[in-house]
Amino acid sequence: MGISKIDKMHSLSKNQQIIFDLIDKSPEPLKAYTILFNVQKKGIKAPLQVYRALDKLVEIGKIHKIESRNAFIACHNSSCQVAKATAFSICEICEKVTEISSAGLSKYLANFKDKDGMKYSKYNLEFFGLCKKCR
Amino acid sequence: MGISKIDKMHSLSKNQQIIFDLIDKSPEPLKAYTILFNVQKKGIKAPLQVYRALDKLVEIGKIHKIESRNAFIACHNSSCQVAKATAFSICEICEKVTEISSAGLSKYLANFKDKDGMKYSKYNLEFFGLCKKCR
DNA sequence: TTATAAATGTTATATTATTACATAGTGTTA
DNA sequence: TAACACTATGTAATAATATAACATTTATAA
Repeated sequence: MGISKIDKMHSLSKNQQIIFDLIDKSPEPLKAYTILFNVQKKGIKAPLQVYRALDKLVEIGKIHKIESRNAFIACHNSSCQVAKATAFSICEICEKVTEISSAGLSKYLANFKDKDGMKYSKYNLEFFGLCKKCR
Repeated sequence: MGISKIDKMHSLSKNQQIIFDLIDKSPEPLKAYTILFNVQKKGIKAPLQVYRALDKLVEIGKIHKIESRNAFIACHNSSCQVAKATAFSICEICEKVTEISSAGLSKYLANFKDKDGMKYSKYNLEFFGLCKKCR
């Protein structure tokens, strides 16, 4: 039995795998040039190689970009299902970032309509505050 | 009768006023270097002068940063009340950005608690989709 | 008025991201 | 398998975004 289409869709190329592994192991969001520095020993030498892999990984939902921090975190929300509906909490002291998985929240936002009755195909929500440790 | 304390709090310095006026008149979010280019005739010559004014304007809620676009928009939500609770819709084709003012949404998010029962002091939400024109 | 905080001016530099072009691998299908 | 389309890679250069460091000036409040 071969590789199913759905598996293929999620199979990563060499550079994508290297960069995903690094992000996935990291306890904190990683910035592009931090990633670059850390994968140079694996042969990835140029920013563009990193950004291309990051773009793809974001596109397929394996990672998310924390927009307010220009940093990337692995998806921990039933892997890849929510690339288009992301929510995070960010501690303003220690910078700890956690992906929020709340059925209520995602339902509320997925169904949110603006004044014109318009629904949206995608959203990103970033909450800020102090984490347990920092309070 | 002098300037009241609350007015003072919202009074802008020269550079802040120049930059706020530009952003406020603009129908679309402006990027820092677009702003710089447009205020050079008014004597603001360096990026840092722009960024300092932007930081302050964001802090006092006169403008908001659209994080996913690195661009700035004037607050149109009962001026400055919601610096810490922002929501926008962004058209992925024409890049039109609109500040969302929905009592329901802001109430829901202000009261949102995560799994640990934690509430947050601040949030930013960006919705993506196609605006009326672009559909 | 004098101390304090806020804002400004200026140069240099750090950080984040893309353009442009050439090459190589992968999957599909005729 | 050959031809094609598509995805990914490699490399150099550069564009776009943002901050550090230091000197000076202006505004505010005690």
